[in-house]
Amino acid sequence: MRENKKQRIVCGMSGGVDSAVAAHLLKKQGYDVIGVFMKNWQDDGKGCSAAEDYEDVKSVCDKIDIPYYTVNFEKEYQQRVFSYFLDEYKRGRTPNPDVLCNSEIKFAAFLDYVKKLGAQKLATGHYARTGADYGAKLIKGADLSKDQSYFLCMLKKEQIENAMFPIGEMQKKQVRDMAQSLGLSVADKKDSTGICFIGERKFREFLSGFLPAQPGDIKTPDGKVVGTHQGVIYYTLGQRRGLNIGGRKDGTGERWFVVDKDVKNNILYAEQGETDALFSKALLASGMNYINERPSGDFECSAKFRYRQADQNVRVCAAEGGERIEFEKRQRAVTPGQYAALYIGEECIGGGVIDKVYK
RNA sequence: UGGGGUGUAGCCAAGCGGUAAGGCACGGGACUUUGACUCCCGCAUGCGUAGGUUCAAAUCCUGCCACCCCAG
Repeated sequence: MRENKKQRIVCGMSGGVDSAVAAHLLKKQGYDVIGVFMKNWQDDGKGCSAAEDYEDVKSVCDKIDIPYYTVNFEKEYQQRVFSYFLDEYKRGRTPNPDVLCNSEIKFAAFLDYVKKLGAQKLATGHYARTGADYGAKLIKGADLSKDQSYFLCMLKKEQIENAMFPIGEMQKKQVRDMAQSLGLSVADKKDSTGICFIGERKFREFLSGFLPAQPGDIKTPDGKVVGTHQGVIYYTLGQRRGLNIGGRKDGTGERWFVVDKDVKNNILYAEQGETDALFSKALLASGMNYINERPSGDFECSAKFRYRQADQNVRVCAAEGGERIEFEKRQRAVTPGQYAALYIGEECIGGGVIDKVYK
């Protein structure tokens, strides 16, 4: 029997290397660690099956000798993430379900469950840092090429205070090496991609199963019809593939990209080459979240408009309906529905939903 | 049925007697916890069709077919 004075920590286990090593580190540090696997999506046999991931979780937990459970938040995921996801697509926007999944499921419904298990904190395998030297701040992962703070930018201070990111100081390679030396079966498992809990899908096909749409014209901004789309909502700004526009006599031979969407009239606008229409100079963010205090007045900081993007210098100004974020350099394909995460140095100070984009 | 022009992969398009460039699209892969972008690889035993000339033809010659333009 171990002394039960040890702090209890629940580690969210996905079946991947990162959470496996995170759990091991906690165990090694002397915590009373419990591994919990979340099942949030009823898969149809297509994407990678949750069953296989759970097998990996069992294998890992047995190996590092911690108890494990599984919980099901399908209903919550459906109500708090997926329905919003579909609503946004209906509006012609491009939502980011994974950011929402963190603030609404992992660090909300799941965190509540974790507390009920008598755990002090919830640990995950995110490449991010908090606690200890950082206090209630969200700091980028030490491995900047894997930094996942972007996905956590909408967490509230209370959520951050209840989080632990054990591998946040590590490089991805170190994580894999450690998994290897521990003899974990998932040491070489490929990183998962695609929507969290749902997995990689042929996107248009996947979406059309929930949101049928009608084909329509693809036009140039000046009104010339250059092709046919399968439904404007299936495309996102800056997208190239799937347009099916081949060489034309009046073309330049360059690639075509989506530059605008008109959901009401079912028209997709595309232009050839990296034109001005793809770039914007500012955006309006709504539903702003500041993990701690918002810097006062207008302020300068850096931002990311998508995961793994290099920091971009911006100026944040209070505006009607949210914050107006002006870019130092024009940005390519900033898209409504996505998130703008704000940073000051290594610290992610918060974020907001991109509501409007100014060209 | 008078004159002229054009027919090369799904599309655009090089080639002009020496054994099928390139781009776009598409497919696959890499990258990636959203959607995208990007990168890499693949993609015409055959050049409207049937013959002929030649050691050798998409390239020259002839017939036929199709489409386009101008004359009607």
